[in-house]
Amino acid sequence: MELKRADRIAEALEQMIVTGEFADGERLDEIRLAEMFGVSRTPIREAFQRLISAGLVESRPRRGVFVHQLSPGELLNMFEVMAELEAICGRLAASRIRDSQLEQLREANEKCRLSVEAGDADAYYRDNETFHDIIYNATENAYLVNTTSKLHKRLRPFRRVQLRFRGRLEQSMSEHDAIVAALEAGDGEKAAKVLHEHVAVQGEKFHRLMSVSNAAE
Amino acid sequence: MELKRADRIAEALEQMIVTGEFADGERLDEIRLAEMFGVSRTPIREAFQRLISAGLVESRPRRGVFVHQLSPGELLNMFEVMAELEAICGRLAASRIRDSQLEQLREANEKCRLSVEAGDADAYYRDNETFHDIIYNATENAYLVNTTSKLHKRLRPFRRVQLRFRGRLEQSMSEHDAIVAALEAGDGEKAAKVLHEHVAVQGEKFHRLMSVSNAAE
DNA sequence: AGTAGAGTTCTTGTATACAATTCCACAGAT
DNA sequence: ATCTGTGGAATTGTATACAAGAACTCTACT
Repeated sequence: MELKRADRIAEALEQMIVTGEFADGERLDEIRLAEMFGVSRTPIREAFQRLISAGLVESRPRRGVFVHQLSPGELLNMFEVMAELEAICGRLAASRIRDSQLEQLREANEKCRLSVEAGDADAYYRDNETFHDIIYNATENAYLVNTTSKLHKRLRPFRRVQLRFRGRLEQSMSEHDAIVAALEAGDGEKAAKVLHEHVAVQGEKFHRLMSVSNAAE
Repeated sequence: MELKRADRIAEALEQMIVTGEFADGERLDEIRLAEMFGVSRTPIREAFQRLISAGLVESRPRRGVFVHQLSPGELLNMFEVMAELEAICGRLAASRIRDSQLEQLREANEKCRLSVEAGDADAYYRDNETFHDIIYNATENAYLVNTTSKLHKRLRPFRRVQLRFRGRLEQSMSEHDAIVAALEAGDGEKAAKVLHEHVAVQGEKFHRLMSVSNAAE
């Protein structure tokens, strides 16, 4: 399945929006972007549709599309939903996970541990993603995997920040151990509880960070 | 916010797909549809993007878009997620719902009761939607409301079928009463449990119906 | 000076023209 | 008879041309 031109453009624009290259409410100029990417307006407009459905921009008819940067309130909402989704995944995974997946999970967790011991936040970040992906997939519910992964991806840039809190890596690691234990024991409620906490604390840390930096301005 | 031509076309196509006017895997012919709607290919292609992101069709590059009818397995997955989302809404709503919203909820519930007593499944269906919408909104989490509403809408055609089971209306009604009671008491866990069951049973009934009708073919 | 209004300019939405790739049929070879 | 390859037809993807609506400016009037 090859990519279309419009796909690459959509990805590029998404990256630019997420990295804050555009301010909130800024209008995306079709002609300017078309020149920038060396294409006509058509692929640009197609890419816009993608961004609209991803919630990264808003379209006002006959006005144009405007970037929509997430407000602290929206982020809090999304982290709240993320925590619930992770909890659901944990509950379902506990009763459906296969031995082979449990093995993969333990491996991923050990990789995380090594990254923590090395103090490598970036590596931990990557290994942490595979850890959670394994749990998602263990739910045997493709729709849930898709929903959860999409939100996970959207929150990625904000999740990253809070890993820099002092001691957060170690705390996160011990939560991981509790998650693995709950899944091994087939204890869905426990897995749900720990995973919920695991994500909710990220949202809280992030929110704290936001209010501090806002207050500083 | 006026509608574009492409918006109306997307809605029309969505309706046609949902009502089974197109078979699973059927290719949507841009030119034929353009003629049918009396427009050029451009708005059709724009509408396609909408359908793609809604998961109603799949795009294979340089091949076209193909309708994706939900399989029983996918529906089961979606009902499972729907049950969880409703449970979350219930849990959050229990601690956040305002008195005015509780009052609206009781009103909506009484309307449901009247519809049941009148044996009017269609009216019940509508009143049931407002009942659930009130709960969604009581979560004070716009992102959750959006997510839940979208899935609710997608499952609408399938939800409707199972209301025709004998005694389902009355059972559904007594579940509603339990939900209202839990929310009045501020008991989040109870509300979550009842709502989860309320939706899960719909999925089961629907699934039973599907396997029966499949076996009959 | 400020505001309302008309005309111009700019931008979006749609149609059409063109390019590039895939599909299909038919012919020839093994 | 089946398979492979080539050529044409059809279809998607992209560019450009055109239409319609929004924003802006400049003027005239209170």
